[in-house]
Amino acid sequence: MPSAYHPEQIEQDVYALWQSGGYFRAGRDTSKPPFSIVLPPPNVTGSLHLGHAWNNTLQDIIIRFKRMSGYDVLWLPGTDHAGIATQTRVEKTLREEEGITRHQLGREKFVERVWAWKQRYGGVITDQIRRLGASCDWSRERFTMDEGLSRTVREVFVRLYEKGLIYRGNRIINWCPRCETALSDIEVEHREVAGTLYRVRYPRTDGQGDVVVATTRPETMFGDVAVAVHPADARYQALVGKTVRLPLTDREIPVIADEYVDPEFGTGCVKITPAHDPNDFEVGMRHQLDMPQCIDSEGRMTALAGAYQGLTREEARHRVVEDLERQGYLVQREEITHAVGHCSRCDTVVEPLLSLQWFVRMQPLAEPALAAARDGRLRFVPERFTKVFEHWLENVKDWCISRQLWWGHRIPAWYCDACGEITVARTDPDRCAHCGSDRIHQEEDVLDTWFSSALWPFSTMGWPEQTPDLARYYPTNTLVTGYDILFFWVARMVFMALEFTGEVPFRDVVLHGLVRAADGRKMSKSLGNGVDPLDVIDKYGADALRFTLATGTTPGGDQRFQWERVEHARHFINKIWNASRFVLMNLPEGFEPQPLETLPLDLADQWILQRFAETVARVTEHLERYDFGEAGRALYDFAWDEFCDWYIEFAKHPLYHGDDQAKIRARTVLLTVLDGLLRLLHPFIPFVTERLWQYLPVAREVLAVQAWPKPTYPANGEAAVTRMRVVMEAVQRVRNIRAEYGVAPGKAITCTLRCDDETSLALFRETQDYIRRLIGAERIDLKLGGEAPAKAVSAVVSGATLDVPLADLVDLAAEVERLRKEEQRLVQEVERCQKKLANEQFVSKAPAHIVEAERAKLTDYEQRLAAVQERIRALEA
RNA sequence: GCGGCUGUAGCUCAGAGGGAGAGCACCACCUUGACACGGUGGGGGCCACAGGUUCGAUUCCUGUCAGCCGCACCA
Repeated sequence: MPSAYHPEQIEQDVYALWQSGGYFRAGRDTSKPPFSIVLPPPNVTGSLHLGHAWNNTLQDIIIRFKRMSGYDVLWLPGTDHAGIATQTRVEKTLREEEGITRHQLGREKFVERVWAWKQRYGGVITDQIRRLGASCDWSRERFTMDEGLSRTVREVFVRLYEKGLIYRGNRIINWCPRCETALSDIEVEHREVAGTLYRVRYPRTDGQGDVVVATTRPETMFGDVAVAVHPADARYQALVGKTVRLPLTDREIPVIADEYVDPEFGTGCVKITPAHDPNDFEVGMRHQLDMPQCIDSEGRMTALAGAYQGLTREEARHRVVEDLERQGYLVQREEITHAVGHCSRCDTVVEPLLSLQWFVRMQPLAEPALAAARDGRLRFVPERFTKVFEHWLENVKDWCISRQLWWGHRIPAWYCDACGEITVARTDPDRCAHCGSDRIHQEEDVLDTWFSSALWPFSTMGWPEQTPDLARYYPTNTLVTGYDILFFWVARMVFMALEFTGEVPFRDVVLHGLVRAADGRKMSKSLGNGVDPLDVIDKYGADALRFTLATGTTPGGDQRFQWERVEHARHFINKIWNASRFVLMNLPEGFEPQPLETLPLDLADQWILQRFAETVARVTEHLERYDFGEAGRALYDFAWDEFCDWYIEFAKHPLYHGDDQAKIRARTVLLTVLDGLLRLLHPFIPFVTERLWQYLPVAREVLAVQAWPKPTYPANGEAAVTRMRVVMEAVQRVRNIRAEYGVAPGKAITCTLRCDDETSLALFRETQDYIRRLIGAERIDLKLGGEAPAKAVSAVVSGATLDVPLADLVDLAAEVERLRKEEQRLVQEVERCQKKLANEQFVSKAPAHIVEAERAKLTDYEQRLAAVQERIRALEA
């Protein structure tokens, strides 16, 4: 075994070992209770980023924990076809490599190309997930465009349509002129940007002056069909019903009254452009106004804009403002900041556009989802997300599901050229269901990618077929995902599942945040501050990355990525490696551990076994609550501080100087704790723990399927912890003396241990071999009471005083000074305890064990204070 | 406007109703028979501010200030 851990040498082999044994396959033992998670499917064309790495690490921790805890686990992986992203990607390749557009290629050929791309690159991200160590059941891998999943999508669409929950309608939608497709509300990111509020004069046709409207989008004026004022606005009441002339055109439009207008804002007069503004659209509907479109799907001005036709929105705005100004219509410019919608995919300014699209009627679907959140069938971790979830569903608008793309599930609707009716069917029809005509053609649009993602928990298990997997593993137990897709994905899965399976798709929703750059900013391509998880794995190993991400987890929170933390995680793993090496080096060939209860455990053994049992309990509890950070930190502390720094050091005495029985005892305890520790650590750092565990004499099969430890408390464990605390303090005190007096580490000292009573004497007699080794003493003189030796430096602990004779090194004045400080500290402690105990309220109202503990502390401090004071007197005499 | 999060050591962040923690950084010492990716010792914090609840608050409640994030509106 090398003296340092080299992840690159083992990770691939270990993963292959797991794979070849089929240990990740669900259903290996169906007598166990099932536990299932579906992996949030990453974009098939994407590559792993730190967010995925985090998300996958957390899921794998749960999955491995549950697998070891006796569940038949299913972790179902897969990828998402990611409509816009994938299409854009392939279009880019076509453009760069062949200089052609998708239109030149035609729909069918283009879609073939996308499939070819998927075949070639679709495995990249799943391979990266494997490198992380994810224990997915790859035999059940799915893709949202698979035949089976496509059938689910189709079935769902048809049923929703038949139920009247899907409709086609002319609505204002968010349109991305660059992607040339509709977007749903949540695909639009609103950002505050600097803009200008223009005040424009619209002359009254009766010659009685003007109406001044305020607008940030003067270029939409060609789509104006009215000017609206508030019905109660005294300034304008006389105006309602009059008409005004639209500048730069020869059109006249009416002034109408509508409550939507805020009299306080701008001039209190609003131009109404129903085809290009959602609010204006509502006004238009109420007043049955025309809805002419002055901007087209590429973001250019239409013929309606007259001389401005063909200009982009931006160019048109510029020119319109210029012309308005030149002709005296522009009254004022005001610099303002306002929120503008941007395409979440490409960042282009979104154009609200009146357009014929397909929608899902949300209200009937939202109600059951809300109920599930409210009555606790769905449980969010952390809990505060429940409110966010509910709030969104309470205010949700109909979901625009049609996308003007070629890559995706094509909407199964056919239009009849004869009667104009729509046929929606499970199998491709060849005639119109209404008139029987064969002159039908299929809808060109595809479905929003989130439509198929929304079905993921049950589509992947074969719904609508009643498959064995669906029966056994659905509903799933837990979903782990980032809070950023709570609405996009989680909410939609919930209402779809409730509608089609009658059950919530998962019980627990565990949400985590974002991985940010070290300075706290988001990682982004434009900032160039992204970190590739594969680079991290190459440098430090997958386990180090996993441990970093897991211990950096705080429920529902973001975390910053820092290389130093990864480095530190690797140090920790290296520590585990070397602790294991130590244990293994001290096990003779063919060593067989004895049952612990048959061995005469000493105090150190009882102590570490007790602490280990407590750690098992804590880690298990934290994992049950999905508190990954706390679980990881608890393991870190136990492994490094208690097992490595103390117990292994203790164990060296019996191992090197003990008799056979002492050796067997130490070896057994070391092996027991190491075995258990590797099990506890396995969900966090699976590669190295698997590798190490394989070396253990107790190894059979693989660690990945071994049993999760149960807390086994040794006899007298709690007492051992209390007693060992004193021993460890004694060691630390003497080490401190050595350091303060500059005693060379190699130089042996002697030490007198004066005990206050028999109890204390027994404790130190029992542990003096350990203490001697750890303080570098050649001899310890144990006594009951008595005087300190001459020229000694002293440390007082509970029940005893340690005196270290240091001859000439001792400066009496300095030593008195040192003891005075200690005295002062103890006086403060004594006073604090006394004050507390003197408070009758405290004594009568605080829990008995707290009061009792306080009394015990007081006694201890008083004794120690007396000992220190006595020592000072002796030195001063 | 509505909702939420955060404020703790120089930095990054845990924590919990009964004596302030970790890592990094810093200082000193150390190749001690697992590990220098290590060991030992050490310095460093009115736990943002003000009230309240409580025998006891850094922890719970309210408010203030500061930073951040959602959602809605913004002609």
